[in-house]
Amino acid sequence: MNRHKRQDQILNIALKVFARDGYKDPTISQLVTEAGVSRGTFYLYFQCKKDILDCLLDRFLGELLIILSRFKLDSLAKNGTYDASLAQTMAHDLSLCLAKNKPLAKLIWTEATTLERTHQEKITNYSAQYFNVIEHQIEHGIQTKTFKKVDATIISRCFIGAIKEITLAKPALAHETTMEEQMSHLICFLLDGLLADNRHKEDAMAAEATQETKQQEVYATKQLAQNDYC
Amino acid sequence: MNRHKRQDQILNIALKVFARDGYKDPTISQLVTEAGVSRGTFYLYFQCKKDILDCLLDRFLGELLIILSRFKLDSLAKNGTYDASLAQTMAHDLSLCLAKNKPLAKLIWTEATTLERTHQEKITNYSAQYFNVIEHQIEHGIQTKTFKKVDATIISRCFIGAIKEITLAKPALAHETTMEEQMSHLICFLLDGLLADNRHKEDAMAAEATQETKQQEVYATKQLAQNDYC
Amino acid sequence: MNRHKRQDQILNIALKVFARDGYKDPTISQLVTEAGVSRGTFYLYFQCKKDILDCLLDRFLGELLIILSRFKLDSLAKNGTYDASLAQTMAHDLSLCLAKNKPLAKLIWTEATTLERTHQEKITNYSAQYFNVIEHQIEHGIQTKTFKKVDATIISRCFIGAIKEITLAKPALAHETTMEEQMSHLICFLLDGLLADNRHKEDAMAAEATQETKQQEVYATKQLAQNDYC
Amino acid sequence: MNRHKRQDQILNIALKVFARDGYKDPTISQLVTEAGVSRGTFYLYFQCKKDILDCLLDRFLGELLIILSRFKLDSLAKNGTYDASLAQTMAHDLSLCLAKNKPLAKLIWTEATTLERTHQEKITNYSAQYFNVIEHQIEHGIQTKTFKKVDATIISRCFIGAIKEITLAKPALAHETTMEEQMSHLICFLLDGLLADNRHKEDAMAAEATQETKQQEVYATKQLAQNDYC
DNA sequence: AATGAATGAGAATTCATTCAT
DNA sequence: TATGAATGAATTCTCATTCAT
Repeated sequence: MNRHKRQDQILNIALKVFARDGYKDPTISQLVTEAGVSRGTFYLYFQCKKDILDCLLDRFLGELLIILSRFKLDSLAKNGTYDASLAQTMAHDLSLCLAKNKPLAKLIWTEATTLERTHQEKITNYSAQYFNVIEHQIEHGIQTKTFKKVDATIISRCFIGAIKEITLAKPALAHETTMEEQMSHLICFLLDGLLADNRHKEDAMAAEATQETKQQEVYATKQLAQNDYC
Repeated sequence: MNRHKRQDQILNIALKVFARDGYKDPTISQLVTEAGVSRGTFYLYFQCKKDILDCLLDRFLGELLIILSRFKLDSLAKNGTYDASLAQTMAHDLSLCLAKNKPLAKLIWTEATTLERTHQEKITNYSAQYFNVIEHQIEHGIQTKTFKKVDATIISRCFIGAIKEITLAKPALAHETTMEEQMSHLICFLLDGLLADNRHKEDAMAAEATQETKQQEVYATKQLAQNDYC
Repeated sequence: MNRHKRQDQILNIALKVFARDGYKDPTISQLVTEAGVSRGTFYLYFQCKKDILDCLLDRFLGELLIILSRFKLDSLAKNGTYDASLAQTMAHDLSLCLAKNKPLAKLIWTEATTLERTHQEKITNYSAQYFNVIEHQIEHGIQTKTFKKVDATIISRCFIGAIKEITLAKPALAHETTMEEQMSHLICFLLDGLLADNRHKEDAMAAEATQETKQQEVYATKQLAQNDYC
Repeated sequence: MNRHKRQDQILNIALKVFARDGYKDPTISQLVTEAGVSRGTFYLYFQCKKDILDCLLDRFLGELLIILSRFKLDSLAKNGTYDASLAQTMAHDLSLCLAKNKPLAKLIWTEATTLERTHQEKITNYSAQYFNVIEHQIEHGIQTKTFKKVDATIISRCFIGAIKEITLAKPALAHETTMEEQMSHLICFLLDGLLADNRHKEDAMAAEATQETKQQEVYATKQLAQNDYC
């Protein structure tokens, strides 16, 4: 078996095991037993345990960033409404990526602080980019008057936080909504919230003076810094 | 030093250490070194490491449930708008509780899967209640036509997910928004999103027929099951 | 409470606990809890754990030696038979002592090697005396032609070993023989065995020549050394 | 070194150490130090300390049972005498087994109560069989009038107790009797005791009436229950 | 390339004993 | 006298990693 295939074999088993038992608990012993190779062989392909997770993370985090970068929340909305079919495409891509990598996503989001420092840094760096991507799109929407005035930092966190929560939710057996449908619903709801004020601009002229003031008062908060908890 | 004070001393140090290094990694040795007592002393007050976290969890999880139960998102909104000062009170209580217990919150939300089964169950039980509380409030708002028709399960997750994300965000030094302000902004944004359609009911009569249909099409998804990932 | 009474109180509880759980396992903690005194108090009356057992051993081992010294196996037998009522008295005394101290006896005989060196030496010294006492009585019986020619060392071990075995036997519920009856039976059996040949001396004259030769051949073994396994 | 040899190496060292210092006291550390392997290596071959003793016990207890089962005390004796050479064969087998396993025998008989429950049960089960084997042989001898009427339970204990005592005796340097010779002497003495009355049946006809009555009076005790102290 | 025996640092936990009150 | 909080040495067991074959 050539070097690359052997490495992949171990990697896939490791993902399966990490998904099932988390990253910290499984021992190298279990890993190699399930992979059907010897301890020694493992160390021929990986320097140490954290090496494996490193490989797996690289696979997933990059993919997710690409999808989020394609979001274009701002150009998705025009004249007080938004392109529902485009929103659904986004939901589709996102769900696909997250469903495929759910074990890893779960591992990253619920075991974050127990990982090695290098893993944490990798995750943190990507996370920062996710937030930035969403944040910039919202900010741009605000500048083009597509979106109402909100704190883009906070609302970007709301987006990401909601996506995480939906992804991690363990569906009960009786439940028949697909993750894609859920994502679609979520994105539409949030987009709708971003648009709201603009949608009825013309008939809301009078009200706006007081309304927007209150809004600004309530919403306007200063720039949020990079979150780096994971 | 009497029994109670010593126990508290160890408990507080443990919280500090867990907050900094997570729950899994720190050893009893580190814990007691920081607390300035001997290893033996630790075992006079706690049966094992998990005992400490048990104590800390009990302190926090109940408090958070009480605050969320007081939310009354539905009765907060009336006639297409909402009571901003009441929203701010909520944001205040929530931030207070979360800010005070931030280390623990972080631990629970980013180390969930590595904790002992008993901890996980405790957290899971509380989490389910958090979702239910919010979900029921949204559902009630929908029934009373205060809120537009959304999938309460999904949007409750959005609420909780966003709150988690805001809580976990590590503020950079340059950032000067308080967590309270951020929570307030978030709650207003989400409430606004929930109200949106009703707000302009009278002038949107005509549009509504098509609009609401679309909304239902996009949003209406089946009941989401209890999430129990943590 | 005066010094002596307090010491006795602890001693009696300790015996109860040792009897139930052995000597090694029970901790000072359990001991003082059951005795209803504090850890500190314990150390006012005993230097350490082994001190207690030392006291208990002194009580028992001496008593047993006195009883065995009174045995007079040799003078008990005369003219080819033995004084059954005297044998029964012996059995009575022995049973009384052993029954009273059964927990301690059990502890000594089934936990001997796990005790401290000082305990072991104490027990060994007494054991040696037990053997000597019996051995000398048998030897004297042989010299006075009361007993047949046997290896006194070996047969003394047989006596002691049998007594131990009977003492340690855990009586089942259905069993109704008292330890005294058992001891009596045992002593009579062994005495009978020691007498046997002499009993029928006159009518066995002819047979004896060959018989005794065989006996000597088979039985006669050299002096057994002190056994000191406990 | 291959798996089996290494395991044997540790096992043999453990037996040596247990023989010298008992089972409870020696730590895994001492064990592995004497075996010249690391602590970790120990745990490659045994799950825990008790595993070793388990292995050793299995080796010994079964062997001893086989030897005792071969005893046939009853058929060994005929017409008021017994087959001395056969008795010597028994003594030989028994001594061989006990001498070889003396350390283990000592451990079992003087540390019984401090062993793990599983060990105790194993030993108890075998012990019960030892007693039964001897008891049945004696009972059969009584039924065939080969032996006089004794309480087979008590006398079986006497046999076993005596054998234990002989085995455990630590020979002093000056002593030159082999364990085999001692066992032989013991067995002959006890057999002789069991036969006694029958041997001179013909010339003791008259005396027998009173004699046997006394005997029954003195000896006859009710059935002894299984002893299970070890 | 592959193996798996060996390692040993490091973790949790126990408990006899001390000592300030 | 009496207390009981505090100690820390000692023990068992785990597991990532190495290395001779």
